[in-house]
Amino acid sequence: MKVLPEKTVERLSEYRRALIKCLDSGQTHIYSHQLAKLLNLTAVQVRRDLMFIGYSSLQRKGYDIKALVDLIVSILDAKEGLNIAVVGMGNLGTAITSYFTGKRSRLNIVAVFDIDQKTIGKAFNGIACYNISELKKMVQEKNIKIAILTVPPNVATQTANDLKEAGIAGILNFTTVPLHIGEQIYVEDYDMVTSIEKVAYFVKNK
Amino acid sequence: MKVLPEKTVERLSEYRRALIKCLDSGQTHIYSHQLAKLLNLTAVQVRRDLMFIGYSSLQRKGYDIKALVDLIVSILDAKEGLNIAVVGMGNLGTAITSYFTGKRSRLNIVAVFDIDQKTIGKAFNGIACYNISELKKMVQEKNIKIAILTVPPNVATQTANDLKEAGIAGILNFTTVPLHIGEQIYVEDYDMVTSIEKVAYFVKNK
DNA sequence: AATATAGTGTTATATAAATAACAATTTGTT
DNA sequence: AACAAATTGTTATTTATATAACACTATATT
Ligand SMILES: NC(=O)c1ccc[n+]([C@@H]2O[C@H](COP(=O)([O-])OP(=O)(O)OC[C@H]3O[C@@H](n4cnc5c(N)ncnc54)[C@H](O)[C@@H]3O)[C@@H](O)[C@H]2O)c1
Ligand SMILES: NC(=O)c1ccc[n+]([C@@H]2O[C@H](COP(=O)([O-])OP(=O)(O)OC[C@H]3O[C@@H](n4cnc5c(N)ncnc54)[C@H](O)[C@@H]3O)[C@@H](O)[C@H]2O)c1
Repeated sequence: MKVLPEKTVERLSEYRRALIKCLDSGQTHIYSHQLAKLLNLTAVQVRRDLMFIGYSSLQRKGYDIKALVDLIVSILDAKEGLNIAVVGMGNLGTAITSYFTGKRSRLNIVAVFDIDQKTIGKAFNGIACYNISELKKMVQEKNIKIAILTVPPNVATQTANDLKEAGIAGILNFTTVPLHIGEQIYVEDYDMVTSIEKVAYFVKNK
Repeated sequence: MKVLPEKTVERLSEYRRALIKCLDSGQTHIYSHQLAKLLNLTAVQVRRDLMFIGYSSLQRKGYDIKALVDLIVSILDAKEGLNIAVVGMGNLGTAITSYFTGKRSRLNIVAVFDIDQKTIGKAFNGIACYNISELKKMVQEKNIKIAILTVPPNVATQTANDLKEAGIAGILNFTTVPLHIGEQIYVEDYDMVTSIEKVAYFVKNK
């Protein structure tokens, strides 16, 4: 299958979560307009996304939720699962780690890193915190593919380079520092300051 | 001025931050291609954004940083500043509150809310935590316009309705629950699970 | 069995956003 | 003064994304 549009990938993730909820409540089939309503979308948008992934119901009984979830799983998840590290165990890194662990999922946080001696060696929800100097070694040892970057801004660039050097393939960057790191690594930035300033702007102008 | 494209608003926020850094280091002028490089953009993109906000240099000495920052400030910030509340002082709410306070900015967190008696009454970086039952009263009293929503998923919908009822104009929603709340309120969703799943997908497929 | 209805998959169109193209203007150089 | 180089503002084009239009089919209804 061709690589999917970004926005479709995002919605697939949301579809899956919503569909699993439906499954849990005993529902077995769902119409496009029902799924759309759950996520504040239009039915056309849903059908178009499902077209992209080649899912088809054929009966007019709606989509088979179980089958659709399985298909989305096969598209989004890597077969063997993907190992993740959180780098920088301050307020945000800790919050994220505690949120993601315990969720059954093919995305596993398997190590966290810091530079502070008071933090190194501690366990976060059962996950060991390593010295950042051991990054490369641990990335290879534990086959870590993705990093969540939550270090202070002044070390963000250096740390990103270290991640690249260590063989990381994707970064979710929470620092407000733009990373100049080349094309090989997939970087997704989330800038909370920008987010809130955007809300402020549209609140002001609507 | 007409309302700006979303993406331009986002970049303006990023321009401002980068430009302030430049100012702090003594730089007074900047070329479009320099600013672009700082943020991994193209020079054209920068010039186009500046066109939207009607900024013009005319000399070929680059843009006057100070003047440009002032213009962006006048566009993004409300004159009197905008008051913000964080609702749900768990791991994430606490991290966000501690991050945003102490920053000089026209966006001020002026109150935080929770339902847990152990949390209510505490101060978070000097900001009092109120009982969620006092939401409406405090929103009006402190003229709060924006809420950052970090409550557990199961109460997200109800809390969003309460925020609407209380007169909030914009919500930055960190829960993974889609809010069906109508057009009057500007809602910006950030879904961390989707973000990481997206990184995973593109790592897998590139 | 004919007809209507509701839901689907797909093609066509519209909107949003990014990129490219280019004329105009300042500065520097000969 | 004439020219070249660099940088800008704006219009034109391309690409990405969302919306609309519509033909098709399973089911239900008469
Ligand atoms: N907390 C938020 O809500 C928030 C919001 C927006 C942006 N951010 C950004 O996210 C990042 C983290 O924010 P935070 O509030 O958790 O900060 P924090 O200061 O609480 O945490 C940073 C952590 O990184 C560790 N660290 C420092 N240098 C390191 C290195 N070289 N290698 C590994 N670890 C190192 C520190 O010891 C600390 O534990 C910052 O860049 C911040 O700008 C945070
Ligand atoms: N922590 C993360 O990194 C992360 C990541 C993705 C999504 N989220 C979402 O963000 C939200 C907060 O996450 P968290 O990890 O901080 O959770 P948390 O459980 O640590 O915090 C939730 C807080 O909300 C409070 N609360 C409960 N009901 C309330 C109510 N009715 N009114 C006001 N406050 C109430 C609780 O007392 C608690 O302090 C959740 O919806 C979660 O799904 C968090």
